[in-house]
Amino acid sequence: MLKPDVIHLHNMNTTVIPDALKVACSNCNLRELCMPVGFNQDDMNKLDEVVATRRRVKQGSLLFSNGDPFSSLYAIRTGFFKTSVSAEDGREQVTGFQMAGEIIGLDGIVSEHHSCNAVALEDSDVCVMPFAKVEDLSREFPVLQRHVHKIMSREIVRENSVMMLLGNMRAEERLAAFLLNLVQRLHARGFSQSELVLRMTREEIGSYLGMKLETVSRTFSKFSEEGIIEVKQRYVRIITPDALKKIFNPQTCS
Amino acid sequence: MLKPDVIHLHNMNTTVIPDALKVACSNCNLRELCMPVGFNQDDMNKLDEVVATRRRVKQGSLLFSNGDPFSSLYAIRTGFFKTSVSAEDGREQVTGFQMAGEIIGLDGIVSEHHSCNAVALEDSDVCVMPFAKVEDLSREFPVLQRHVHKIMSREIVRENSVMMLLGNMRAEERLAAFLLNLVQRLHARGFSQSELVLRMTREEIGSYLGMKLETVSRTFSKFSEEGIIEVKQRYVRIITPDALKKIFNPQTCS
DNA sequence: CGCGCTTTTGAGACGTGTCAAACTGGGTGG
DNA sequence: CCACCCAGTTTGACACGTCTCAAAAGCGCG
Repeated sequence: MLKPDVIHLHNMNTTVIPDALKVACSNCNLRELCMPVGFNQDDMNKLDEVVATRRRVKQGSLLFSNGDPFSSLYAIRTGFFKTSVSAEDGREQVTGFQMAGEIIGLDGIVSEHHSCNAVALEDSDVCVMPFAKVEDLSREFPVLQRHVHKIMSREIVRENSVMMLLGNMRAEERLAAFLLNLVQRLHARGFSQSELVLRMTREEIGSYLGMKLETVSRTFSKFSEEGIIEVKQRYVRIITPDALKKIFNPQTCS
Repeated sequence: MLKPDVIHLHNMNTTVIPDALKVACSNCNLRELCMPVGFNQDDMNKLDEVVATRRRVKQGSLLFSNGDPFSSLYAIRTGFFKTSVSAEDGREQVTGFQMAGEIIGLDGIVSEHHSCNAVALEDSDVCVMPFAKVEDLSREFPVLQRHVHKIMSREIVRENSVMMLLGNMRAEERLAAFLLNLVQRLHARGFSQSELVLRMTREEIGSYLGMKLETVSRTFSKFSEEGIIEVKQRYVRIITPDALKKIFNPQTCS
């Protein structure tokens, strides 16, 4: 009953969700996160067309990968992803971690092929938004058009600050910034602003922050010894947020 | 005769160019670089509306800076820019170098304010494209809409590879990649693929590549001693491009 | 319950940063 | 027109942070 005619895409870990299970944007509780505001009900109903299907992605499996033809953007409904690029010699760079309400796949627009990999770090559920449809509706609804532009601009600005992290900051500053960013985003989604469970390994954190997994671990331990955080494997509790902010930004936080 | 009623904006180094000097996109020789292809003449004439004005930016002066209200994108007609972000404590990270035909200002869309600084590294000339007009015409011309999306996506992809550089590569690899990227872009604009004159200082290169100016200088010297390049201050000649490619990517290039 | 992946911790190596000094070249003013 | 000045560059010696290699411990999954 729950899986009547599930169509298999790409691999066994990614399945299309049948119509009966589809949830419209108009009453999705993530709406304010991934959809523009200022629509009346009629508009919203038309906008629901953007989301053609939903797709489940099992932990550890790929939503898309480098070289895949680009067709859609993906809005994360539930779950957690990492995106990464890889050099020809196999070195991998994590370019971001994405959670519910965030959009992935923008990298594919320019060349019609994805240039990065998106891996689910936990069982996830995404809304598939065919980009052709996004563009069609963007022409009809200026507020959607503006929304799409803002999402792309936000990604550019985010990457600018990652460049600042990677180019100018030391290990402690990077990890402090990383933790603060993560809890801030989780808090915006209704989670605690002091506790979190990391969905990624030390190695993935290190790849994102441009440091080795051992250095990530050591820096966690250092913060822990200083009483700034409590760490137990993937679980992290931020005891003194101000201390973290001070490490991240020595200037402002007194 | 050449400056009848020049209006001063922002500061004395940035001037609006009078109508008489305006050059339409339709016969701009950079068209294939910053405008979409596949337009008929009528469309092109309408598209010329995008470029409201042009603006001169003197070497060393700002086109826009962090916090400025966002209103327009800028297409570089002539000249050379750097963009950078700065932390509260004053540390600066160069986020890119832009040359003729490239678009800057995308960072401002998301918050209606610019989040980075754009400085001319030589006397430059940009086309001012009010973003509201870009959006209006994008709704009318799908090919322009697609073009705008591709420009933003391209920037995201570029920043992904900078993250790879900063996160995973050593000084020599970074500088090799930087030089190869620069000559490749210059060559696409009709310049030599082996000679170039750097428009930026060692410090600015270092900021972009996440290394100190002394390390940049030493790495230049090392390449020079190895006979890979010839360096004389800002002038660089690439003697053995393959050696550079091999440094950048140990794997592929035999 | 045990295997394997992840994490932690240690010791030493190495690359890049830091500080300092000398050199170069272009621009400016006498 | 030359000398000076200064920003930018080069080079050296040393310090320091992070990486590398290694081993042990912790935890989750089958």
